[in-house]
Amino acid sequence: MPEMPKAYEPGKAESRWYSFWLEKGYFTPRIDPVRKPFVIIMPPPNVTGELHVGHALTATVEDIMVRWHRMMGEPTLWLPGVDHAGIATQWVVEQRLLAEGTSRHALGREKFIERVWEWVSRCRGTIAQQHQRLGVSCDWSRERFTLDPGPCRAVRTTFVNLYRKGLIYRGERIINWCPRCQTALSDLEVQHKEMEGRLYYIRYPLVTQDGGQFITVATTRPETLLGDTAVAVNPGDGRLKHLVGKKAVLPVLKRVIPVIADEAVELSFGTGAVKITPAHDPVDFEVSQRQGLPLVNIFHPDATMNENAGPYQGMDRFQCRKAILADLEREGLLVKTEPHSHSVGHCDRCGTMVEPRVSPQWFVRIGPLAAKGIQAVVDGRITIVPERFTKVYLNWMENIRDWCISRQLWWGHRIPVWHCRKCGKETVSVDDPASCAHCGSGDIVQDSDVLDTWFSSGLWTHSTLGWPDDTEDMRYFYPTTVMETGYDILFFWVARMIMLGLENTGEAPFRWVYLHGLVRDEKGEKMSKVKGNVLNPIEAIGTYGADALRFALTTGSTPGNDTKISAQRLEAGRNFANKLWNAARFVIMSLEAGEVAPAVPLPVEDRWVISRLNRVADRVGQLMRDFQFGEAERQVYDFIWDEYCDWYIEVAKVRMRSGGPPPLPVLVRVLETSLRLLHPFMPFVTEELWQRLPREGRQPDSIVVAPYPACDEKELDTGAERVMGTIIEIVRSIRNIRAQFRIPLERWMEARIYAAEGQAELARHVPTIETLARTRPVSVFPGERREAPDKETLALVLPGVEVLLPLKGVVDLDVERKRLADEVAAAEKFAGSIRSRLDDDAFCSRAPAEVVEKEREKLISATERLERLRSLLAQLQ
RNA sequence: GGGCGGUUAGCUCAGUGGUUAGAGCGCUUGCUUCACACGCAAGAGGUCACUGGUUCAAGUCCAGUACUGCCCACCA
Repeated sequence: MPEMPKAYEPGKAESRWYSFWLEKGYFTPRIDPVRKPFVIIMPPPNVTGELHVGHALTATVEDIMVRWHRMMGEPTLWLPGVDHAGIATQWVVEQRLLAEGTSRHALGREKFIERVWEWVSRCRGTIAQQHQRLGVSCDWSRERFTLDPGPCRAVRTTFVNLYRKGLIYRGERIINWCPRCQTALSDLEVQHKEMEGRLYYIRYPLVTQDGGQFITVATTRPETLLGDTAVAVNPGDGRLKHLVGKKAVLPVLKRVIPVIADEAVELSFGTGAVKITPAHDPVDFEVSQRQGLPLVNIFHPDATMNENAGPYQGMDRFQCRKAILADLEREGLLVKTEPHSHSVGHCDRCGTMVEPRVSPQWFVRIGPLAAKGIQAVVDGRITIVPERFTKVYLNWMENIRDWCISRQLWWGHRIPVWHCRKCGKETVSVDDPASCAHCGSGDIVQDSDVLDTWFSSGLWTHSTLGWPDDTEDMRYFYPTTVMETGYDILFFWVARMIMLGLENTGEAPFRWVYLHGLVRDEKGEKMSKVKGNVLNPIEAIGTYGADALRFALTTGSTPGNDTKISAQRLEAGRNFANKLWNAARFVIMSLEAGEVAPAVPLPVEDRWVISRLNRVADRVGQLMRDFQFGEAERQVYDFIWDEYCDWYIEVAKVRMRSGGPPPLPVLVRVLETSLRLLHPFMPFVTEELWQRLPREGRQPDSIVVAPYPACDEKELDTGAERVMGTIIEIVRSIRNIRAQFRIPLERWMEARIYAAEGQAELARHVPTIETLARTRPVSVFPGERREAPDKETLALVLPGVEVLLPLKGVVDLDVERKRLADEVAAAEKFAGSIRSRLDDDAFCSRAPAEVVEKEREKLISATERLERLRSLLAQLQ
């Protein structure tokens, strides 16, 4: 074993042990038909660049679960992968082409796709490498990419099945269109932003015999009037309903359009009359469907005005608005404008203002799928953690609308539909067809659109395991156990996995959905490259170590809540790893010199630390089962630092120096168990230290596959906990006095301890108390205090114990009386509150017996201590 | 417009009905004590946002209020 430096050096340990784990193949589960596996399919990061700290959180939380289950002996599969991320990746590569002074159109579809593949292969490598730096224990032998042949076939199979069931259709519908990306977007891919705009009141002349009459509409988008095909009023509008059936003249274009009645019009907004632009507004589109109105598309795909825009043809939509407003003003048709704030859709990916537009697209008829997805959660086949997201999920599913799945992109899964040039019909097929299925013509051409990225992601739980084939993986690992991801993609991804998983396999794709929060900066703001507040996980690992990053991301956080990360938290993680390192260093160095025969019988502090260890193991197990990983981690932290390091090691030192019973076997045993408890959270430092500890021959050769500690009830020892508690109290109180009276460490104090019970145990700990409290000599007497305090002696009243400290020249009787009087007052208040509770019949009769009993015991000890405090105070008068 | 969070120590956050509310960081004081100054010891610091209710018992459950953040929604 190499030397142990004073500080833990994470870098070396991390690369060494990760390679070791890979070599040993621990992350590849062995299929064992008699055992139920634990399975997580990793949310595939997009191949758009490097991992960010959100990925690090995802990976850490999943690794905690996976390592825990693996240590519990379950066949554990964590399957990694990456997502082709159609629009996002295409955008990234387009930006790079732009920087090179070229474009995808200049390259052409085929060359462009080649360029994206080049980018992807580099990116995949980076992502895998970065995941490994974090210590993820996933099965790299099963890594998948959404465009791998298997997943591709899953996509096509799903499409074909849904198509044959009538659940996929193509139609001319209004969709969100990004003029920059030049593709349709689903409703989810549109970001709504509240914007300060204006409401324009425009007069449309009515066609009447005498002329000079108008109907005034209010609109935020005057330029779209070029596409108007009606003006609508509410059928119940007394002010305006006499106009229904009349004709209006569209300004500028002079097109004559009808005035119609439709329920969609609000009475209280604007003028009560609405211009209807069916091709460019979702509500207007629905009105047009109801009323049989024609559609007029006024935009090119890039949102410049097309031939239907008459004089404005060629302008972009913003120029057009200005021009139209000027023209309306000149014609006296612009009545007024007023400020108006409303929300405007923007492309989730590139931020361009979305243009609603009617165009032919492919849709999933989602209703029947959603109904099953709702049922699976309602009847408990799937449980969402934290629970509050259940309602969010159900609410969204209940109001879901058909999903537009076609994208006018080049990068992605081509839609498996071939159009026949001869008969015009569609051939839908998993394998590329040679001829039209209807007329047999060879003159067929594949649909040029690709599928929404989330269509393939939605199959991820089973496409990664071999579906649609009946593979061994599929049979054994499906359905999976936990889907762990951020709450921000509950709709995008989780809901669709549930629907498509149920549809394809008939089973819920996972038992649990665990949602984590977002990682924010120290000010609580979302991290973004623009703001420059991103924390690069790899840099953080370089500075603080992977375990420190994992600690900072997960400790003290709760499911579904956002977490903040800062240098301070990273430091806390690093400090903890270092603390553990040094505790182990002490144990290991002691082993080199020390004796390893166990003490018989075990001294009280040994039984105490073992008892506490078991309690922590018990509590941690419960918390892990409840997905409370942050709290579980904190429990282990507290035990190691406060109880093991600050007390047990210190007591052990005393024993080693004074030749007391050898503490080494317990020292080693508790450390070894603590390392196993901590391993899922901080895998590297625990493995590094575990490997350095002596092990009996039959243990596994890595902590990765060592058993996770469980509570052994036989080792719980409340008696030892009580005695050790008293010792800790005595030492603390004496140290307190020393600090309070500024007694230098060089000056030793005598201590006389009177113990009403447990005197024999305390007497055995005289050397411990002497060393830890810097007191000498310490004598322990049985029973009540038999000496009166004076101005030379200070008395401490503890539960069941009194400590007398002869302190010549430091005790000020007035100060001492005041101190005691304060203590008496506090003790009276405390005892009083318990007594009044016990005097309450309602409490005694209604509270559970053990709670009442606990209160009685508390009252007895509180009263007893109060009396001793009072008598002490009396003796000082 | 609807929904969901948050409000606990100076800061960032835990706290899963049981009564003297915790941690990390920061602060004060004292320590280079032979595992660790990335440390040790001692301490200060909280009407748990507010109002009402349920309960023997409320930081914890319920209702409302205020502030704050987020999500959803066809706000011409």
